[in-house]
Amino acid sequence: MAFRAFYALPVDNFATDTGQHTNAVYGFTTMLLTMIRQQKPTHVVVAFDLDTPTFRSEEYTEYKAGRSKTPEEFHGQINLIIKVMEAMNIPTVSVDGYEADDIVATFAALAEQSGWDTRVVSGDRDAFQLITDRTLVLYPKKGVSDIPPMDAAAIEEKYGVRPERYPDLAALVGETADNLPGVPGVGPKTAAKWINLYGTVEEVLAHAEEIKGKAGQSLRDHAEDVRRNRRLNHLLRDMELPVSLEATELRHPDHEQVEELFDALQFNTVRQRLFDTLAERLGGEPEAAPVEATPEFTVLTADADGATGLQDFLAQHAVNLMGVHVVLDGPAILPKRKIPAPGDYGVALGAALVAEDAAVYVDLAGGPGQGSEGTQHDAGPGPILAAYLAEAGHPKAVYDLKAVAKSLKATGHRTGLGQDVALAGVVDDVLLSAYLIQPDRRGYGLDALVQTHLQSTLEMEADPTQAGDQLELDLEDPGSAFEEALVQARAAAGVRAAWMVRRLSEQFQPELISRGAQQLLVDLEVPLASVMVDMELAGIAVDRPVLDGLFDDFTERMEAAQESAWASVAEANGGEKVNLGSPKQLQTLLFEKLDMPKTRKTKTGYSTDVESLTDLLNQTQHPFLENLMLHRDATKLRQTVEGLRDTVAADGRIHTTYSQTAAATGRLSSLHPNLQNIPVRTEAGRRIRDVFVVGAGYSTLLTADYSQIEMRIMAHLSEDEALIQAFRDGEDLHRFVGAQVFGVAPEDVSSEMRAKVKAMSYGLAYGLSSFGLSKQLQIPVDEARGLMKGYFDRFGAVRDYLKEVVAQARKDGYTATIKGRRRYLPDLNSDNRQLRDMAERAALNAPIQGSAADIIKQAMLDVQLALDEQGLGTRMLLQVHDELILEVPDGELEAATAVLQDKMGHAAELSVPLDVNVGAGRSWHDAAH
DNA sequence: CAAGCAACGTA
DNA sequence: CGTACGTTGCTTGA
Repeated sequence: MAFRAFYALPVDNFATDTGQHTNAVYGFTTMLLTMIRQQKPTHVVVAFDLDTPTFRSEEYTEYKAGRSKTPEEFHGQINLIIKVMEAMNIPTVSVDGYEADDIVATFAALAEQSGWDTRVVSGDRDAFQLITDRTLVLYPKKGVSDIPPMDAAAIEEKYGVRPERYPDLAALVGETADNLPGVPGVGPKTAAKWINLYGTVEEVLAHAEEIKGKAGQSLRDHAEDVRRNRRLNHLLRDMELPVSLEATELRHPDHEQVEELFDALQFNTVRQRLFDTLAERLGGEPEAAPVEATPEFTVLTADADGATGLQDFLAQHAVNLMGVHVVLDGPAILPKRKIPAPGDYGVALGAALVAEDAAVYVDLAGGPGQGSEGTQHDAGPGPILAAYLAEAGHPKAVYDLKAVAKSLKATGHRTGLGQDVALAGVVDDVLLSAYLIQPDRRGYGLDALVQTHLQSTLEMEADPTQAGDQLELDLEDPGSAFEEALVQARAAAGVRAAWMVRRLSEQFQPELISRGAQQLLVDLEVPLASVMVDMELAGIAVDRPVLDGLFDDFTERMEAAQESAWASVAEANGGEKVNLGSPKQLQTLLFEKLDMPKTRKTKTGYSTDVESLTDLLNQTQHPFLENLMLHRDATKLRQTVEGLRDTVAADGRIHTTYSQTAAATGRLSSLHPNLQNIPVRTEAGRRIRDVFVVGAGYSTLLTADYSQIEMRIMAHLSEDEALIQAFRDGEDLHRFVGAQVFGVAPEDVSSEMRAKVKAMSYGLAYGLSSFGLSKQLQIPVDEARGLMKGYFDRFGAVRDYLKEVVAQARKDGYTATIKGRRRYLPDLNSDNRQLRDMAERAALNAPIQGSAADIIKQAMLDVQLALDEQGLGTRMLLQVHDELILEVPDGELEAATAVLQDKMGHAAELSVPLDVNVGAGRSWHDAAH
């Protein structure tokens, strides 16, 4: 059926963007769903052939020989179908030495014995022998959409024999698909006549002498072929099966698994059909998984009564691992806005503490008499809780330390916890440990982690909306009852979260230890989260008037370019004003109306990116292209400026949020706004860097960046003597490499040679091909190949290292950085070439980019520590992968510079020095120059 | 109206 | 047919 689907659906229309073809998967899945909808089965099982020899091929080596090779595009699709079946909870069966048809036949026999009705869906006519009153065969006529049920009458009408005699007929006629030649000159009509005359094929052979003419002679000549055919087309009906009939009962699908798999397959419509079909068959929603119990808990209010309770609880449990969940009244209740404005940090409403078998919830917000205006709490659990949270000796597991610490710090005065709420003793942040274990997930929401790692749910109610309805009803009640219900609901949710956090931590710890990532968590990522809290809260000052001026300037440029662009095609376009931001309208204009040569193909047409436009400009000299590119530049800059303007907080500063779990290599990423992609390469772009300025109370910005850190890591990891020596001698790396590759003296390396070598050196760390290098440098492929050969001839250890890193990753399944940060790359063993190649390039890059990330993260910790120890007021503001930006008060420039040089320069022990450039200035732009 | 796509900024 | 990201506006399709 998978093959049928493969040939029925155009393979080109079904592929993921990684190049995995999916037409057979799609066809098979939709066919199965149609069957379930039409036939309404109670039980479903799917059988697969294996690639291994069967008893049929053992007996007859020519069995199924001469079949054309499985098409490349079919590869991997069977495995995907099996995954779909797993996600649907439909058992799949294959048995070594047997064919899928034998398995199906045996199931049909078992079902028959149990008095069940059965439908066999098969593209193999041999299945007709299974037909009885209770068992019908669904045999596809055309593709997989037209599959009429065949009963005994249908077989008789079509072939002229009863279904149980069909294999006799097939034995006489032969089966081309199985490479089973029949009796020459005997077709279905003759065969049916004989069978109806004599009974079985054996009887026909026994009476062979009686049959006259050419056909009779032919039968006698090929009697052995016929007997063999009959033996081979007989389906086994008494196999030992690994799955019982009862176990094939149709069940609800594994929702998560289906979502994940169909995301990967990029099936979007079929997903809903699947859920609908199964819900329709099985009636309503899947029975909710038994919701795991959460320990009983006490709600402690923020008064003296609560203090005793908390003290008792802590006396008993504080020394053991505690799941701590601070319930934040955060962005969730803000008006529907994607990005919480700076200052909207969630207010801590309460804290749930869960020990092994006991739990408390400390209410920090509500409670009678406290009011909800955010007034200060009196002494009560406040100081006790604060002391517990700040005690480094009391081990805690939390979720998202950065968010919690940030909120406590920003809003501490409203929680009754005092101005300075420290959170210490955090031995695990399950957000971070989940990331270290699986750095390439999409989301790390606590609910998702509970789902994947604990196979449970965070939500206690089967239907989360019900809890809300309940509360709304209570709104009718007098205030205090409502408040109480609210606190109870919050407490229950908080305790459950804290419980899950604790369980996740218990599960993650051994895993981290076994892969040697414990240090990475405790000594690097967790402390880094606290450092980032201060960076995010600090933000960076911007010169608002200059920012506004830039916006106006870029707007003018944009409008001017737009007018010129429109004017330059007014004739060709009949005065129509194309939307210059619409690739689709641009395509119509460029390739249809102006009939320009076609560029690179994209999914939706022809590319209009800068590279393509530059090519077109060289070929056509059309002024529109120039104006279009000017417009692109101006709008991009304008957008960047606008985005920055929108995020300036009331304090006149921009507070980015770093994500510590976004990049699979270990890097940070920056959000809302992204301050890691502020322009720098063009003059206009650098003007934007000039609006990031030193803030009030500070005298200068200071930037420090690593020079060529990735190449240094490459030198270290590859142990290439020549490269290492170059770095030790403090050579201009690209000049040095250029001299080696081109065989000239370093001073004779032209700027052109240097540029080529620089592109190549960096490209190598990303898995650049000679094709890619030739395109990038606009040189012939042969020349690019020559360059690379020259490089590897001189730096052989680099080549060996790059080879080795992929080989090792293929063996281990993962790559590792200098600090042991792993990235798993299962696609290294994919049989899809595109996926495999992508995984190989990722394997080349991950140790290098990831080690650089390790190093700067370590440097950030060391810098912070040194600043603290020296009592300096200098503070870190931003990190841009290999660069730190700090703000320095009067009189600290020298000391801060020394700290950066020292701590960044010694963040790792490599076989080459880490070179750090430091600069100071009033703006980011000035500091970097 | 959300999701996908093309485009483009950084290291 | 070099890696890693985030944001944007337009288009598409549910």
